[in-house]
Amino acid sequence: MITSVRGFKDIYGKEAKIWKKLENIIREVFSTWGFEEVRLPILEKTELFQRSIGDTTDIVEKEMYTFIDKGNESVTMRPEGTASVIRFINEHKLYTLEKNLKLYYLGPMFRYERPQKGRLRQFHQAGVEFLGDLTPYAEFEVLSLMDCLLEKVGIKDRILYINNLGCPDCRKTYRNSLLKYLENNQDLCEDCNRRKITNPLRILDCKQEKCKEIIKSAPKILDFICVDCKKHMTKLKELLTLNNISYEIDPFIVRGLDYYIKTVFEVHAKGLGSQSAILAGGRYDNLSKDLGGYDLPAVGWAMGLERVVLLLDETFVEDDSLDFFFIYFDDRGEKIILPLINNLRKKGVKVSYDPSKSSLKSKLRKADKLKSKYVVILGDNEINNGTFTLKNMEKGEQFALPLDKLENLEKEI
RNA sequence: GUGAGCGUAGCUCAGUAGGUUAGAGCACAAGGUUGUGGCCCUUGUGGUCGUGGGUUCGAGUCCCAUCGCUCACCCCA
Repeated sequence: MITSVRGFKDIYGKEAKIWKKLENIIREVFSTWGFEEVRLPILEKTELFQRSIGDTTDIVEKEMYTFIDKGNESVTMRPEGTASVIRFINEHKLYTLEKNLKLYYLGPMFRYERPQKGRLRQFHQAGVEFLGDLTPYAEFEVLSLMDCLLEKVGIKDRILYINNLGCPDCRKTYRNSLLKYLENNQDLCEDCNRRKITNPLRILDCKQEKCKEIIKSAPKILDFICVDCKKHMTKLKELLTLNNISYEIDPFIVRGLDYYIKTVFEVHAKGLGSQSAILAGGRYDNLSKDLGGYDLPAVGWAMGLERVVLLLDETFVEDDSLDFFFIYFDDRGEKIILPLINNLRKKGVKVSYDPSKSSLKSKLRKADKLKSKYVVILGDNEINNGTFTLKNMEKGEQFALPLDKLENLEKEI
């Protein structure tokens, strides 16, 4: 038997209904906030991700679905959405200083990782990017949007963690100070020793106990950020507090994508096991320029839809039900019922029937299983009397009505 | 890439120190009322016990390999 590929999943039945509703809420809230959808390709040139996410990040080093296409070009199935958005803006020259761009995307992403709870190889993200604004109002805009969205979806048990990584200048100072501190500590894990050279800030994010211990008393980035960065953060905190959006400062949030500067944040939810981050993002003012495009400041975040779906329970969507189920037993009945069903469906009435030769009892059982509100019975007795039987399944009551009432059956309920 | 746990019916799982034709619940189907659903009762359909090899008179059960799934590490949404 041929099965689906590891880490790739079919979504169907009740779960598909949950996804549909979740996506509807997302689109509605995004649109309310003035964000417009952009539908981006799944395949991009590999270089786009190497240069944006960063060559030494895990995503680029070992998690990308990269292959050489028939034109001998290295292409990659997108592992995230932000790089594509920036590529898109520059390619179509959409940037103007007068106007902020507010874009959103929603779709599948691909990373070659070992699957586990809340982590698949094909997963789905909904993300927003707010471009062209250097001020903390940009962060506030996307974070208040986040808060409203998660509230509407019904994710109650959540915490917003915020940090500031500083601008490139103050980060350099901090980096040196951090390295100096770590020089005197030889007990770091293997990975962290490697990170000293590749990406020292990631050491702050290490989960090893001994590293955590060392990091506890390490210098804090927030003590090193420059006056501008500090002002930026203070203003953002002020805006969040003013609008009742609760948050915690977490000086250890680093993020695994290289393009972030200044503000970074993560939203964690309870009940997800170890993959508790449902949404994360930050500011990436230099990404566009670094990719050879406009100087375009930006803030954005992405939400992992699988993880959000895991938090939703059965009550998020209600069961489908039918308006009418039709029961007949012979050609005389069929000639009346089938054209009628067609007409009702054209009017948007949800109906079904069972053309098999099974018994009335069996057909009623089927109607019950399909949660039909009403059943129309057109058997020998009815046809001989020029009537049909309309049964209310919930109340268990039924009436005989003249056949011509079938024309506008939906008005009888 | 690393580690641990688990693979028995469509689903959730039992299966005792290896011992006849491998079980239950749910789901599905038929009947209990020659035309009335849900609840209940009866009956039925459905399994190469993940796959391959080994030990044994005999393997779902023990051993080895392999594949798959899950969770965790790592990393991330």
